[in-house]
Amino acid sequence: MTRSAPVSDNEDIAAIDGARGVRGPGRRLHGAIAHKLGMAILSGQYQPGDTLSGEVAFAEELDVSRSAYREAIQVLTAKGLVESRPKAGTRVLPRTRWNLLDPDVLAWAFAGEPDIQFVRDLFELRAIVEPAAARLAAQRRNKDDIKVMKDALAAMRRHTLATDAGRAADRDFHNAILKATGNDALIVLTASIGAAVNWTTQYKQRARALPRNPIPDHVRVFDAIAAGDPQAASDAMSALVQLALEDTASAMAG
Amino acid sequence: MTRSAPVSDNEDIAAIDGARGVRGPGRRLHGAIAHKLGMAILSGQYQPGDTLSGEVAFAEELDVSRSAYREAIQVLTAKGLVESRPKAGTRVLPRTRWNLLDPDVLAWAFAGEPDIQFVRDLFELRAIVEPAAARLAAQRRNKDDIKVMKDALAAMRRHTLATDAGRAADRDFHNAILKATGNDALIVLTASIGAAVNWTTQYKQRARALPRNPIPDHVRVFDAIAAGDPQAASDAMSALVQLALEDTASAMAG
DNA sequence: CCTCCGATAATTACTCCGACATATTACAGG
DNA sequence: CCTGTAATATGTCGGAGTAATTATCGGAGG
Repeated sequence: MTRSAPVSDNEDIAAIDGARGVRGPGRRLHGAIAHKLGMAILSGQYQPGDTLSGEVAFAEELDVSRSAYREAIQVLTAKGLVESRPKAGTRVLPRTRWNLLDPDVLAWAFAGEPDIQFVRDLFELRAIVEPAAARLAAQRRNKDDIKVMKDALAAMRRHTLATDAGRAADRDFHNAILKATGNDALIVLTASIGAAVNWTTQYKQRARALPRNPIPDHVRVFDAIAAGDPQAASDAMSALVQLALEDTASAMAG
Repeated sequence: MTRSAPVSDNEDIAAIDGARGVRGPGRRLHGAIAHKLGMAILSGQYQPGDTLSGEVAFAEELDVSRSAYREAIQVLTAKGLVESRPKAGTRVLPRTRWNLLDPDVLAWAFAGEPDIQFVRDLFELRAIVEPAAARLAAQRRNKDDIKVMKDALAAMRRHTLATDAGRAADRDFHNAILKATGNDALIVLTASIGAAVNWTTQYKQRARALPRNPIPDHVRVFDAIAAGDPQAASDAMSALVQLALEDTASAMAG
């Protein structure tokens, strides 16, 4: 039981808790391990090129069976974070191989202190994709899409972005736009980005009271889409993303 | 009520071969299983909501151990294709939960007859992202980026898109543009899309001889980026994607 | 008699264990 | 420098036991 083993590299990982500590209901053990290791990699605790200690050793450190550990590794492998080879061990892959747009990977990236440069990259991508999505939505939206958007907007007004319900309404609004485009690839992509961006919203809140009322921006986007004006929708969404970027930037800088 | 009889749905999967048939070196068993099941799901053989037969049964059908089968399932779970719960079994998730931009998922989607609508969606996304990427590349490229692009262009000219080397050069060209943007999120995204789009290139080849010389389009993009003209780069790339779409559409229609 | 709710039971995935097989690297010998 | 051999870590296997969720059944209340 006494693990007086001299392993030093992974000690800190296991030290946090038994690895089964953060295991809520519906959360499997291997999922918790993957979560922990994923965050450790994304946070830079393990860097590309580093090789993890062997299966048996690491599994024992985490106090889990080898099966559970292996299944967790398969998850990380599926997301491009690590690669395992016989005799060579399990190594962290270079960043370019990581599926940075995977929802879980994004969540892990934003679990700790997110890399500022990566946040900028994400906003840049959002600034490219979302206006185009709004343009398509203005061309293709139907009555039902408009109704969902209107309801979400009303909910945003009722609660604010300071509440969970308000942020949920914000997500609903953007999701409705995506659904209106009818483009599955666009939906999957922007849903991930949106989720990631919403993590930053909490940052904004934490820094200080919301510096701006986001409702008018959203209303302009809605009006343009409802009116079926692609150019106006694109412009309005472009402005919205730009303002969100500025807010986030100032919050992170402060 | 109880399905005491062996589920016949999965029979065909195992029937193709022992599931270990397509297992080259460097390709683990669970990877092969994930590959096979992933293609089965993406091809619609298993539809959202369907529930796979139990671990023991399915693993025995595939003639593999439960460990290997489970690890494969973890991979699919990590990519959002399925979800396993005790007592409920393993079910295929709705399409909206799939990580359609995951490189493996894309590969599976294009392994069989790709869904035409999805190809259109992908091209639409590409038409949004790639011109924007070209615009950024024109603003941020350095000497080295230009050199790589020029070399790739020369290689494309030497070999044609009919050869593997030529297609590799095409990928290099586009990758160089992405790298020049310096945006990691953009790189990951478009690398996936580009790979998927290249599968369609083989379709074009299969249908008939390449109907158009793609070099001039690429040259225009290169010149604009090298000259540092964002608008021209965006326009040229936009035209390139548009032409590629038309070629692919006509090839798939014929 | 019907509806709703709670305790119970059955089924399924989840976890653990120990052994063996395989692939890859590293080293020694030619 | 090349080749063959040995060491080692991952890969695969089969079984046993645990935990969790769903479905069923029974009783209380309408």
